[in-house]
Amino acid sequence: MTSSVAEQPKPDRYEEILSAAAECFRQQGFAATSIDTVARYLGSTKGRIYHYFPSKMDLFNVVRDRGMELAFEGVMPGYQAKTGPVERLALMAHGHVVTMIRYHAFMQVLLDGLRMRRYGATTEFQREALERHLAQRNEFERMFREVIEDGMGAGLLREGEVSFLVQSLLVAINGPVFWYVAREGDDEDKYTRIADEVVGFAMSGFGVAWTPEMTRNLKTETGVEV
Amino acid sequence: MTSSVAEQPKPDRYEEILSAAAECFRQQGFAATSIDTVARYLGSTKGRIYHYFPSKMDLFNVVRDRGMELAFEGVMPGYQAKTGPVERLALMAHGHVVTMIRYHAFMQVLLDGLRMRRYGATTEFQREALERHLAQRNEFERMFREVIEDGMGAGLLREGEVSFLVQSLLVAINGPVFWYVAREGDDEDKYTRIADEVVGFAMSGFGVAWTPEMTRNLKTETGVEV
DNA sequence: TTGACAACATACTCGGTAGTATGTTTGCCT
DNA sequence: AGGCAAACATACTACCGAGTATGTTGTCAA
Repeated sequence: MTSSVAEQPKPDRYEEILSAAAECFRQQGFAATSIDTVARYLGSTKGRIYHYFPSKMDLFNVVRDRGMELAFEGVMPGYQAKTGPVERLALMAHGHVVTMIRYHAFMQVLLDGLRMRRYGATTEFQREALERHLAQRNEFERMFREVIEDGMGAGLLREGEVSFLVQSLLVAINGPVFWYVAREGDDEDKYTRIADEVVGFAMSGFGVAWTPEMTRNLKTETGVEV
Repeated sequence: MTSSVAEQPKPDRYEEILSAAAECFRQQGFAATSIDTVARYLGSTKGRIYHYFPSKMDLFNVVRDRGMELAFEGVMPGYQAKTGPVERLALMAHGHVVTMIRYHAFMQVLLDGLRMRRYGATTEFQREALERHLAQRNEFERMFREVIEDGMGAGLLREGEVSFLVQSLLVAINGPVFWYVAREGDDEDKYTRIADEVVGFAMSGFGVAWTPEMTRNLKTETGVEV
């Protein structure tokens, strides 16, 4: 290693740019955001950004990739928990809502990007990235669908047209991305309380009465950390 | 009147352009859609569009205005129905879902536009339009909140943090705009079935078991047409 | 001390786009 | 028949923004 102080003045430009881009894309959308916009946000010029990212599209894709990673990290603990389908569903939903709020910018950009499917992706590279994201989105949906079908099969969840119910659940737990606005003093505790409320609504939508305490107990039992 | 055939070749260019714009804005978003794009979609040139609309922003605003009108039309019958809060809520939700699917393009553009609040609206005209839309959105939310609070006060709806519950309900019934994709042969009947399912989920989220038949009966009783 | 390279900033190119200015056609009125 | 205006199309301008080419500075290694 070079020196102990050498690690301090290295603010990881790459991550810095990534976060700035996520915030700009979130505020104005992909098309309306110029590279210069992101540069201004950083207090720098285009040179810096193009030094780390080959193109605007590439930068966008990396933001979305990061968003996808975070989304999966949010639901995985619940998905892999060794309990019943109802409990797993609640844990997955709760983890997802917290993720949506905590990584607000990345998640909003991610959802925005998924709606770009109709956008005529010109180059084959773009198309490849698009296909990959859609495949991951489908896998994400599949995980929820699987747990929900398990629950219905066991008679624990309200019956209904599964495809529509899955979508309704997903938009509900994606919801905070659309309506949550960061307030001064909002901390992880606040995130949890919002998640409790949203999960309560979503689980109730499946005919299950679910309380915040049940989430809390489950987390200590199964060792799932937020 | 001039002649009987004279009404045939007057396809109401204004409405034609409006629908085309809604569809283009929906597919690519406001920023990524050029006036030439809309013109190509119409099989014409910019000349036509600028003959009817002074600017791109104005065209966008008219699309959003129309979307707002349709949204209010969708929920008003339920809101004004002379029944209990639970029934009114169900009718409002049902009407809204059907509206979201039926006027898919307009509604998606509307929701997109509402997220542009952070976008630095340059001219005072734009800002005025923006404020107007936000006010209408708030009024829309208020109507739902009012009915929900009525229902909770009467002990008919599950208790909870109202603000979060309202938002959760709204994203759920807005949901189809995000996940519904038009299929060959989808008709009003299909719309109704989707709405039944979504409303079932949403009402269940408030702890109310709600069936499609209840919606059907209510509509004949109160004379609410779809 | 002198390359050499990372890490940018600056200056430029070039295609796309909003908006405008100016034809051109087609009824319609008189 | 001739004028006029609606309803466009065409041609043009001015600017913005993605990407590139080139300049500048600091740092480290030999």
